[in-house]
Amino acid sequence: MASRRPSGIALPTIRRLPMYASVLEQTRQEGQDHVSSPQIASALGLEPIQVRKDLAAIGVSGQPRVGFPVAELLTAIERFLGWDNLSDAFIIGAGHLGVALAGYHGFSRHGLNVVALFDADPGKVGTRVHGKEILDMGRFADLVDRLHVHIAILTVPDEAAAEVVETAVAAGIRGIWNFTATKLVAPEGVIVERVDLAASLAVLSSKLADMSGRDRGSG
Amino acid sequence: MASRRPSGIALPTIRRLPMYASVLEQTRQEGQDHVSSPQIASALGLEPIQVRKDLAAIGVSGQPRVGFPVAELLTAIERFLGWDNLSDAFIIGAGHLGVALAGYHGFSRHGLNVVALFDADPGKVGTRVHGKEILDMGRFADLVDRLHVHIAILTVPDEAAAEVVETAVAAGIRGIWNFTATKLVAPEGVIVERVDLAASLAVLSSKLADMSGRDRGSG
DNA sequence: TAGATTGTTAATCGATTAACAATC
DNA sequence: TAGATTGTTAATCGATTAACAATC
Repeated sequence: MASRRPSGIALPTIRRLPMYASVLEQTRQEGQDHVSSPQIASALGLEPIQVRKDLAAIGVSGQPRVGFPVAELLTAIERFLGWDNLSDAFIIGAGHLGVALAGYHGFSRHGLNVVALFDADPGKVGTRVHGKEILDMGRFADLVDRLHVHIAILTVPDEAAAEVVETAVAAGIRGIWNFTATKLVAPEGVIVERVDLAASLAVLSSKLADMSGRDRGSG
Repeated sequence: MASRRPSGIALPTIRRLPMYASVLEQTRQEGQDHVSSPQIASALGLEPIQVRKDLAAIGVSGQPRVGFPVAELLTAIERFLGWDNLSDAFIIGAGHLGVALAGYHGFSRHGLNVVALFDADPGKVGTRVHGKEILDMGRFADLVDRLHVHIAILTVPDEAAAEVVETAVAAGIRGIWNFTATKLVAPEGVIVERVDLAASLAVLSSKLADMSGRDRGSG
């Protein structure tokens, strides 16, 4: 049903790329100019063969006995993930989560530049957090257009999510990073990527329950 | 390498359970007492057969022509995910993200009760956020023991993560919900579940790049 | 050279999807 | 009854892992 990945790289591989980048930065800092797949694998708890497959996918090859060139690999990953040039983004929803994300400096190293926050609450509008202005949601469409922003980070209350998405899409937003608990519907051509806390918590709870003997307490 | 899931339910299924719960709550609110797999599937953009497989996994069966019993299904999912009895948790790191999570009321519906926050910054210790106290990290081990808390939510700066995990594990924490960008090492028997924002952002960026023609701009 | 590591080709594994008889 | 839906059994699909020749 989902169309084949145009980039030809599998999503599981793409999700692992930031981990490789992190290990490679460490490696570089240690002054190593090459690193082997067993080294990377052990640092991340993966199998060497999986590392080799992933690195092959982004088009960097290694040398037998020597490993992979650290700098070249890092550049290739950063380039692939778009970390080498910043994309502007608006945060919609200046609640605690929105403010937290606005203050996260790590995003700039990941190609994301938060330009401003938007909120519907007049009490918040006009104030600043982390040096960024909180603007009235009424001005969103205009500013998306004038500043050519393509990415929205959604941190509004769940009930507001559906309506806000409509506004965002109508304004020309092409990618939505969805932090709400709501499954969003978006038209063809608009990418929605969700950070699903409930799913993550479900995995944690389930593993904990398995660990301590699921349901031991009751019955 | 990973041991077989003791609960016998595949992780992808577990990750979808909260979505089913959400749809079922809606359905119940609409007064329907049964719901079919095609109904659920269309609400979530899944295939009916996948819904049936998932629901079979948690042990609820439906009726041909009628569908699945909404209330029973909801109860089964909530029970499986532990939403029916609260587990206490400590948040470690009272920065913006920690405070944001402390203020998220949805967790209580997901079986998680945030008892308090911990921070190493004396300027924060003693204050309250969302009605919850911020305590000195020095008191962590003692309070884990006295209050029998088993879950820690990790929202410290990345550099601090490794050390804090050691402290937490030594104190008796059994499950860590890791919001840092750090891959954590924990001993056998301690569950670490990571909310990997970098991976999620990588997927969004990559899909956006595919959409607009990867690398069209340069070269 | 000897031997560690790469990269290719094949095998395995697990999840998703399809087909269809059973059922109400 | 007619027909929508379930649940089982089989097929497909994609990702991970294994085996091993090639290489430096």
